[in-house]
Amino acid sequence: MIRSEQERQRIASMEALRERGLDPYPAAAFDITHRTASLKASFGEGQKVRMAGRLMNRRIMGKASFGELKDAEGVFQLYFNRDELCPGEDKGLYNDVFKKLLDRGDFIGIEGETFMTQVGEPSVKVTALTVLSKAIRPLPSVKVDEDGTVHDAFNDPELRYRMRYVDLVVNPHVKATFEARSKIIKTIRDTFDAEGWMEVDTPVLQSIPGGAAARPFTTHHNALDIPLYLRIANELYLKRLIVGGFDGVYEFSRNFRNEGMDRTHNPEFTVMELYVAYKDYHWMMETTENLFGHIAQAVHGSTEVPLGSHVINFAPPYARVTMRDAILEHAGVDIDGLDEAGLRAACESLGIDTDDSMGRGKLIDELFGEKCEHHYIQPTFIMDYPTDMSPLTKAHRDKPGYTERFELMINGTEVANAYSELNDPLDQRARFEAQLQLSQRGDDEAMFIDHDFLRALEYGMPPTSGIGVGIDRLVMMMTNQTSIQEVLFFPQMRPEAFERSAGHADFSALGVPQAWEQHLVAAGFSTPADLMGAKPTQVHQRLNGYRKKNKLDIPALSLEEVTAWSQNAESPAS
RNA sequence: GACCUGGUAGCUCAGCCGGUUAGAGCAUCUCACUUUUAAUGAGAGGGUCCUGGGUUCGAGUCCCAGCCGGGUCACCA
Repeated sequence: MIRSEQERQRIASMEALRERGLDPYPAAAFDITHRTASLKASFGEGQKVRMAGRLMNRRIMGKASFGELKDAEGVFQLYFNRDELCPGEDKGLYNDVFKKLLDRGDFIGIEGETFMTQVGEPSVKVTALTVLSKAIRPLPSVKVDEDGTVHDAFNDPELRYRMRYVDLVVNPHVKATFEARSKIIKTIRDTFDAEGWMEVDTPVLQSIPGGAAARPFTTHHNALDIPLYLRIANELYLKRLIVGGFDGVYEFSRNFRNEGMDRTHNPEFTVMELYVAYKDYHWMMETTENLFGHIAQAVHGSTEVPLGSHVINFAPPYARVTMRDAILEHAGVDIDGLDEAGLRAACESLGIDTDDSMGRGKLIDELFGEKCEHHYIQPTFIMDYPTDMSPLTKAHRDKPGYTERFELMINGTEVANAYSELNDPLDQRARFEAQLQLSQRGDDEAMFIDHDFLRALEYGMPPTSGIGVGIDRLVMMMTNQTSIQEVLFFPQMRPEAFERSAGHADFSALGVPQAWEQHLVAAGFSTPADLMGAKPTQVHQRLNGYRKKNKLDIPALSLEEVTAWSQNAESPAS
């Protein structure tokens, strides 16, 4: 493969370390006594410490040097003094290993003693140095000046997402976002566990992709010879567990939907679903607002969270607005008195495109999405959705045509979706059949019928309230990010095209000398076919040009040799 | 899927109306330097200008196609 100049230098340094008897990748554990940030927090002079991390940002000044040790917590300044690091006659560890053979980004282990420099920077005077892992590629050289301005930031989104490991090393704010994500999930888990609800695992591979309406990813099980789908939701499985007798179950469910990708959608995403028996959606609203208040406190130490140009106040209680009132207020339409034709006319008059596959529920959803959704910046529960857009939700206790469902809107986006769960098995069967009709009408996202789920309901499910919280979107809101890619370690990307190098035998079969094989790919001939596709004179010139440019210490090729390769290809040696 | 926009050194970016050997800062290498912190001073090396065609005496620059991103919109219970 093609190595940059800096990479070649680092590989040479690695080999030089070996020649000195220093293993650049030692196997032994390196036990530490301190980490950077906590040492800084409890700093006192004269402490003996053993630490490990990446060597960053070296400043060499002759017989003394400064550098930074970067570990999982942060950075801490190291002071290397030639005569303290090498008290004897041999100054090689400082002059050669530290100054010449180590590079920015290498992992080292050090022993030393804490002290304060003249300018007041807590530091460790290093008395022993161990190479722990040599880095072959140079990290981007991000620097921050006195004013906090970042110079040469590593900020190309493509490179950052494709090489998140580099992003995390050089961009502390990126690391902080993912630490917040972890804290959010832990807060939810701790809160639910304290209530006695049980974390469960349900199938990711499902033969019926139920619980939501979306296009699934399809795969195939060879032994059973059946199609299987990656789950689009886990809802129906958690309800089966409520039937089975658990009072409260929850799961952080990685869901997969084979749809578009953008700032708020990734093909795989995480939803936390919770189901609690003997509760209704009013109870769930209180539970949700209390939970979100706790999460904001855990992440920010406050219920006020900055988000773009707004400050979101997560302190309960949140406003509760019915779907009907929301549309009445922002679109001036009273959905109560309108049938499907009336709604379609109302949508058209407001400039909302409709088509014949849209039923009453879908039309109301369009009205809300177009005219209302973006108004709800502060956390707001939108309640009581029409029956035909909520096939898994219990009918409203006193409003015919509506269900006991709410969505939590924050910053104009849906963050959670919850119901008083439908537990009437005959009603559920009728709702599924209505979905089937929608699907026949052309709505390709209407739900499949899950007969085993219906059977479970027929055995009896207690009244239950359930919620799904979009964890990725919640993390975006809690960390002031506008893109889902910023809260996923490895967002989906089109696969990167790496140059495929041919196997060793492929080129040698043509009679290419061993010394040349490793250079063919670098010179632009990835495969034997590439080599044969070019004229021998062209190959000859390109390879010898490459040899000269890279000062290769191997004999130049003659045109006869190169011509012979093509002949070998045409009539392979027996 | 449509439109807009970008791809030049390890990183961040300049590069004019198409014209000599493609530049800068940081990073790297060499030398100097024992409390610096965007260390400093002197010098050097480093390029498939995303790929492939085309126009031209001449293309990083113009045109076409493609690849890979980003943005806006559409789609998305």
